Amino acid sequence: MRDGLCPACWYASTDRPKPVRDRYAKLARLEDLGIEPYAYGFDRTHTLPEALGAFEDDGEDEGPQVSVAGRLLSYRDLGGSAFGHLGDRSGRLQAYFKRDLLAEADSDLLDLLDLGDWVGVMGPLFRTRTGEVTVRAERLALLAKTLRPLPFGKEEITEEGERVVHSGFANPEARYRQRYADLAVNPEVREIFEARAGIIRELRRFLEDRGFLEVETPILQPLYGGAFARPFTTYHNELDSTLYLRIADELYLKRLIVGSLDRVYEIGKNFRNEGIDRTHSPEFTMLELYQALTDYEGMIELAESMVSTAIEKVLGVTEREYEGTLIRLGAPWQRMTYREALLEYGGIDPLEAGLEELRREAEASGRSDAEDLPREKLIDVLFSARVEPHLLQPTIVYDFPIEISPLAKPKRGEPRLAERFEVIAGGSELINAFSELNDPMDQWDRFAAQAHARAAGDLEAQPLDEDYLRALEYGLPPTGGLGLGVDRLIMLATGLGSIREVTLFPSLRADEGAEE
RNA sequence: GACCGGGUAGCUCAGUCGGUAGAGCAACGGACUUUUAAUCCGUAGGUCGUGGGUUCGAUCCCCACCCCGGUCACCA
Repeated sequence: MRDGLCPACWYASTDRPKPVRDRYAKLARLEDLGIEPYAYGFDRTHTLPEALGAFEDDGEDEGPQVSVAGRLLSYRDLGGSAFGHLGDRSGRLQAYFKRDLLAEADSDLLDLLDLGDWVGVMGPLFRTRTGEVTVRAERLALLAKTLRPLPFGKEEITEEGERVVHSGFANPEARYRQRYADLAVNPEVREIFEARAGIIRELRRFLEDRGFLEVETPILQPLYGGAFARPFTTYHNELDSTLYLRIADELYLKRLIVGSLDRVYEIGKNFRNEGIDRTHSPEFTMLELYQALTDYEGMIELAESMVSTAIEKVLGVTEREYEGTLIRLGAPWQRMTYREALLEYGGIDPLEAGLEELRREAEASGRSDAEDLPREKLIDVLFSARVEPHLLQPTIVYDFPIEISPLAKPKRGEPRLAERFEVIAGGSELINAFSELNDPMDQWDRFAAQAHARAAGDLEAQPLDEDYLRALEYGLPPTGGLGLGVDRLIMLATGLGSIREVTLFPSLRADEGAEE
């Protein structure tokens, strides 16, 4: 550990890797030259892409004077001169360093630069013999010295114009644990998160345009609800009480509809204390929205429109190859009932199948505890195992069994079903929506059924929320509600098959004692 | 949680039928004033994930554990 009495023992320790020690040695040489390795700022006139754009091909050899900054991504020393590339958030620009043109101090600094260093370069733009727009350095500034080598690969632009990186930074564990290095070195990773931000921005814009109010509801909750999942549990010392990290926003947002905030949405993290895999993260981003005076049909229209609009605005298209299939996210999406889906892909009729048949089928699908599961759970298991993996194109599966939809209104004319739909895309659930149950007595009965299931050992059954029932007694207007898994939407939009790739700092086990 | 694969230099990897390890890139020294995977010459760099065991000897074989990836289970 870091010893406060002897920090030098840490940062200059002789058992650190040689490339690190070399760079610390350069600090001393910089000090001899009177060069401050960590600047306070820099007056930039152009970002790197702006500088590229500022060079006009008007036959003149020389473009405008610019002042640019970035990381040194590459360096080719030719003795009396050198070429290198600077990189910033969204681009790169070549710099040409000619000793004759530099002051002695800047020339000395050039000798002490390393890949990864943040530098500022001032000078005119010009076009090299090979045609690349380049800044000719007249002055050079060190903005931040890199003391640890960034894992740059070597970049090659093939004759076809393809960008190929040799020996890059590819180890997934290292990339996730050191996302800062991943982002610094892999521009395509930065693009993922630019796209992510863009899509979330467009989702917000869409909802704002439709009159939705963005709200924030509690993450620390005395009772959890709104989904079937096991929660994280924590404790508030002063209140002397157990609190749960929310598994969904639902019950709070619907309280707001009761409060006459008739269109609300929230984008935020939910937390579920369950397994981690390609499509599941213990903390993930959810968009939930509720709109008064509409129902699940209204939510279908909204979902199709919102998703295709946001994706189209950010990507320019609504299609993306995902796991080897071209996924078309543009509206309209195909529709089938829950029953049709189970019949077609699972060979099961959820309304007619007997308990024994369902148990047999669930066991055949690898569920070892089928003997202990109630009918509705078996059906749900079979839906997940047999239907979802087949639904690659966005598919609206509607009219769910009422037993697994405790917060949804019964379907008009068919009380065994709920007015609920899910959108399955890329083989996993993207959206869940329903006509919100607004009958307080019915809701009480549904909570009671959940309590029963809980008593029977179902850890995911929802606890009874008396305050929520009180709110319903004040009157929840007819309401449509929808939840969208934002991370999964980003996965589909970027074509990346792992939720970790679209999460800046994905959940990983603590890696204690693994320094260096 | 189960099974499979992996963990070797800063990065990407190879390798040792058991005799304490190599390459490319990065680094360091040198040459080169329009290069772009620059090139050329040279040098250095490793507790082979951790802990045990077997053995004269283990990075390699065995056991346990840790971490990552994949598949399954779990996850409306």
